[in-house]
Amino acid sequence: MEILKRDFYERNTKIVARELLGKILVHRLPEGNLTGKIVETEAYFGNGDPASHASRGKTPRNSVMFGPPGYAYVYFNYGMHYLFNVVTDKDGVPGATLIRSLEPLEGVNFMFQRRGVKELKFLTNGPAKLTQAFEINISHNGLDLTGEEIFICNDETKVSDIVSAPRIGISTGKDEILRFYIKDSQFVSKKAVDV
DNA sequence: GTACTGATACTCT
DNA sequence: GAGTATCAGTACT
Repeated sequence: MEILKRDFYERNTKIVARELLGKILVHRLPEGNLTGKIVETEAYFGNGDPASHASRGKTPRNSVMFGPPGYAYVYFNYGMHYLFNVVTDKDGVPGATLIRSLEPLEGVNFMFQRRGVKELKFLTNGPAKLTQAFEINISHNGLDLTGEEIFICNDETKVSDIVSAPRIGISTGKDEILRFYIKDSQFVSKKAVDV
């Protein structure tokens, strides 16, 4: 396994979102490592993407999206949930990939403890769930993902079928196909209706 | 099995 | 002061 370098992230958001599928997210904690395979992502741009926080220009909240790639953009919303994004594209170009769901690998017991659910498939099958399970919060906003604490690794296993679908949970900009997930995974938050 | 609703606090207008 | 890239629980079919 190899940690993804900055140049992986420094590409078009849509490409990065698609290629992040099957990669391994790692969070190092004193209690042990938490790891999970990325099975669902969504791409968010800046200009021309009404659903993106960056569409209305740069603000203190979303400034990370405008910065260099390979950093964490953690955003708090709905009064109780954190969402974990990976900043993509070049420095100065707004873009981020929302990690929507993971397949838990290491540290499952810790995640059960954090989440208080009984079934494995409910641990991380949603963007706010995985941040809770992985102990990610606003203090990780702007963290370097090529560093030591939180990072993403390449995995040898091949990704099977990748499905593209409209994004979820937003009120505008639904028409574009910017969500990607692994077809066979049990951990995808919501699958598209049959085409 | 699906559908609806309330909880909650932070950010931008 | 309104809106939000959500979740979990309840009430139905």
